Amino acid sequence: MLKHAAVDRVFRALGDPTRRSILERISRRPASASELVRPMRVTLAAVVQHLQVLEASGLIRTEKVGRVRSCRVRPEGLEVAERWIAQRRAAWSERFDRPGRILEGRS
Amino acid sequence: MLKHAAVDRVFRALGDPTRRSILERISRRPASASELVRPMRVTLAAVVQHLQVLEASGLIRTEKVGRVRSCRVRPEGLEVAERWIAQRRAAWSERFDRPGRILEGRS
DNA sequence: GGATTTGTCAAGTGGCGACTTTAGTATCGC
DNA sequence: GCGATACTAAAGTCGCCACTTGACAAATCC
Repeated sequence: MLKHAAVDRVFRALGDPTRRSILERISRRPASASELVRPMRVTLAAVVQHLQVLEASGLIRTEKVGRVRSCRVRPEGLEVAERWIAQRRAAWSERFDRPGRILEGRS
Repeated sequence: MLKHAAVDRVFRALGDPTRRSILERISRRPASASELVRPMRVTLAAVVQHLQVLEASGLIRTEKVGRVRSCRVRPEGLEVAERWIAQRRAAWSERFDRPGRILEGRS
């Protein structure tokens, strides 16, 4: 059923380049917050804030062991986005695939 | 190759609920700006601004005929998002599908 | 032609979001 | 224990973004 707010969080999360680059990084392999900062030119604090956004959106999962917080991708998180897109495609193609109905016109 | 800025524009565009509802509406059938305002509780000016964002991101195509600007979905626009997601999935599953390599560790 | 509909343009407002700095807390290595 | 590492929490700054208002332009309708 695709909850409005969930879709919102996911797409908003994906709308930031820093967050996407975090996702790109940890979809290859999990990483800690400080490992993630290294190649970037933002503060650790900024990265942690991004991690919070990503986790709230369901796109990543983090776990603190000892003093290090390790972050890994949550592949199911992307399904929210994928499903929304799939629904748009479905609605769009429905206009053409309907036998016995004319393209234009209502319904 | 998925240009950084293009991905940005698409996901940012999708990150707004009003814009998504515009997309949902016109993926069923094209509509004019004023038709789009009707069910919403924002100004026409706001809707037009959203349309500009959507068009700049490649998600819709608009065409002005007479005094009415009609908006239709541009299905290729979504491919940018789909490809980015697909690449994440690919990178993620690569960690497991690789025969002869151990899960953890570098490379 | 005159009123209405449909959209455009420009400017202003308010809030949120990305980021920083500063200060503090736990954990690890020696 | 001590220093360094790895975060956490709180506060402040700044710019952008969604939205409004108001004035204007151009089709369309009668």
